Amino acid sequence: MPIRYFNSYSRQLEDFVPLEEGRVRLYTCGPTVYNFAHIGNFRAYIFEDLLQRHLEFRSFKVHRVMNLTDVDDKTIRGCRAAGIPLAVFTKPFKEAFFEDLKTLRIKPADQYPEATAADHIARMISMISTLEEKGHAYRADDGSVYFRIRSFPAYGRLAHIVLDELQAGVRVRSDEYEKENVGDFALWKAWDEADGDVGWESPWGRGRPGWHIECSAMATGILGPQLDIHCGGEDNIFPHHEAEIAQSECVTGLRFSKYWMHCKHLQVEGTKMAKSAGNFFTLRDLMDKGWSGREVRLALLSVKYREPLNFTMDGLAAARSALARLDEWSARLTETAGSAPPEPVSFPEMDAFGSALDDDLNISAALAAVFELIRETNRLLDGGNLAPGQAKSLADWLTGVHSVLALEPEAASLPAEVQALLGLRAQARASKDWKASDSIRDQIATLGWMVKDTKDGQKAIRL
RNA sequence: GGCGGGGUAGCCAAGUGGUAAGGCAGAGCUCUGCAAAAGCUCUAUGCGUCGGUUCGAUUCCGACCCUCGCCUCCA
Repeated sequence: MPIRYFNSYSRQLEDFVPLEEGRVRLYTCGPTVYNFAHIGNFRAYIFEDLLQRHLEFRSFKVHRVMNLTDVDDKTIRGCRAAGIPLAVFTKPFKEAFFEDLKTLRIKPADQYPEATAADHIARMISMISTLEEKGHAYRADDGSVYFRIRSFPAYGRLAHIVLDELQAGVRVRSDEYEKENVGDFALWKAWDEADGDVGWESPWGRGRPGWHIECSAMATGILGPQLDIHCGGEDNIFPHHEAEIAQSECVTGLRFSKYWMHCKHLQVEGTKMAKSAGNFFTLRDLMDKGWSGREVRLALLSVKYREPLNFTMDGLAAARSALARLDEWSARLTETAGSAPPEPVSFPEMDAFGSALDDDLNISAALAAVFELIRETNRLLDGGNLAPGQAKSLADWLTGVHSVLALEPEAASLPAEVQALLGLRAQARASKDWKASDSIRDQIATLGWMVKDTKDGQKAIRL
């Protein structure tokens, strides 16, 4: 069965066929580094991570680029308020972002271009010049350069917006009278006092790039004029991605991206996430509450990207329990397998996992396949009906699954102190000294490990 | 107002024109010195409401209700 993804552009499921066989050029819109990213941002990044890992699972070579927007209204406002240079203001947020990605086990992109890098600014200026030459851009009275949306007939096709129906919304500044059309967007913003010392010289004077041109310049600059897949959150569809298409295609004359994939927003406890509602979380907020990156990852991963996700504390707790079940199974397989060589096993769920993902990243169905297999093979293990070699094969399969899900347990080595106490406890138990046994168990618990007595002896698990 | 998602068991959530995956929670059982953990088993005559099409609809069509998102720099 071919891989199918839902293309936002056609609004249909389409077979995935990259421009170049076996290779995928993937561009994903990254964060604006004026603050710590919140879990809504991370839902998008985890979806993109799943996409990349799934493609790699299916043997594609993925070249992924994620941009960092480190100059815009908010970053400028932030650095001005703090009275520090822009780069100094954004640096800690960039660092925090990369830490968070690591915590959530999001595979690093191949490149993280920054909007303020000199070569990217140069490319943006060059693209804007080309647009101006071709009549797609014009300079307004305020010195800014705008994209003329009337010059690109396909404008609105991605978002399915009809130009004539575009009305001035509440967020359109009514004083932007210098634009030809209310929908024209800034390619280059002329410097004004609020920008402080943020600005670059250009053919249009000092100023800074518009948001949309950043992505067009960095995407085409690094990946070439045509991308296979461009991703982002659903809110990016309009105007951001619509603008990117217009700018890029007017410069290159080629279709910008073959596929567009957008993930839905999440809600928190059933309502829109908002600071004012008190249900706004950064990853750090959740870590402070004692949740692990792996738990947050599963909670954000477990719902299909095209469905709204209801993020709840119950959901995190459910993720924690589900992971415990998964870990237990994994440990059981490893133990049963011993050093046996793999032996063929065949369960329909093993293929179902990948097939579910092939079907537009149906993660819920993929996880269901994993858990069905867990129950089925646990039954066999309970009855002693799973050969070591078969367990080995299943463990190998699970390794492949984790190359996509990245939910394997943290490697935790047993501290020598706990190891020693376990030895003492084993002796106490051999002589049926239950009091000593229980007391040592409590002692081990204070070190953060839980002792389980199984038919095969003691086992310590990280609390 | 325009465009587009959702509404499936206590919670989260797949899915299909032929009679409901999976996870969590709950109950029972097994194992066990006790405990904990774990494992197994069970749990929706029902899929927002009302109509229609059909031998048969949760799945298709229509209307309505609720909810969420976008409508010019928010993932």
